[in-house]
Amino acid sequence: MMKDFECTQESYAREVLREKGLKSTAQRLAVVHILHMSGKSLSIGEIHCGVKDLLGNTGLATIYRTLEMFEDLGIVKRLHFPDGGHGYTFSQGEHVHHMVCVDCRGVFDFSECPAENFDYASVEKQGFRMKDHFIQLFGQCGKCVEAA
Amino acid sequence: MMKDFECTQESYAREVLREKGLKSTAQRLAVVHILHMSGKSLSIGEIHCGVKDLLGNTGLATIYRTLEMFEDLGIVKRLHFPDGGHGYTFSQGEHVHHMVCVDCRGVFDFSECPAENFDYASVEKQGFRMKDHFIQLFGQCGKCVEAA
DNA sequence: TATTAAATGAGAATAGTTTTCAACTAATTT
DNA sequence: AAATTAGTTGAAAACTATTCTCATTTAATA
Repeated sequence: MMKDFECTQESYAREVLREKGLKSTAQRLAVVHILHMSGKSLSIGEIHCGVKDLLGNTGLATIYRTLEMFEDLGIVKRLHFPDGGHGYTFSQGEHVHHMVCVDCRGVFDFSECPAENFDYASVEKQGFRMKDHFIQLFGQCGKCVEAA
Repeated sequence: MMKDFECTQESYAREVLREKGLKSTAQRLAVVHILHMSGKSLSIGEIHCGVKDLLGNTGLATIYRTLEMFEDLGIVKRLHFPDGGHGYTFSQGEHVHHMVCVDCRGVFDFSECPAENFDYASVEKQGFRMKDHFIQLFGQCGKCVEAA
């Protein structure tokens, strides 16, 4: 389906889906494609529009279902904006953090974890069992700084 | 109006409101009271119920308005849960981070910032201008570990 | 190519949030 | 203490976001 020449991201998604016995549908690959191409985080609505541009009519429910599944599979990450909105960005399951431009919502990954050397002893002393952490940096990207 | 004996949190909120020329209504102080008493993060619905218990009928819109305002004023912080839900917790504007129990949604503050010693040079090299960061640790608190 | 389990689209249903506006109230002034 | 006034509230409507249902379609496999 879709295309003959696929980028690594699409192959990666195909592979993850196949391993779980899930289908690589045109809609799912289109979501990957759009997220990958955009270079920034996209809202549900933006993703929906993008998929419709690629495939013609596509149900919004499919986008919701796909993104939820992709998040579980580690194919996308959901970002939380200060205003309560959400953005989605492609991910290959690595432990990366995100620097988000609050103006254009561009996403810039960085793999060094700011909390890498943090001593969790004080936290764990209280019996707390750490599972995960979520770090997001907010600011303005170079372009938006200039434009302002 | 409300109570004769106020805790520091309520006085703090009164003060912040007064400075901005905003009114210290029973509804607003009730929100502070509930957040402070609960010792964990609360959802909008839980806060609404709590305020209704204290004051009798209270509009849900007021809760939304109050929390939005309080967030702007730094009186509450909004937490983002992995499932997309939100929780609110009292704050006095200090720079603290939160450890959140994914089971009971209890919130445990810690003032040491995990990212304190992180070198943002690589980020800033790309022209990114940092404004803020958001860090949240997820896990299970001692009680929920035992209960499981 | 036939089979089958998974996925989709459409729209209804539900949940979450914001807006509007007349009535009300905290804080200030007289 | 009463009058003033600007900010605030409740209620319902309006709007937005998300999930569900089910008949139809499709990817993967045999």
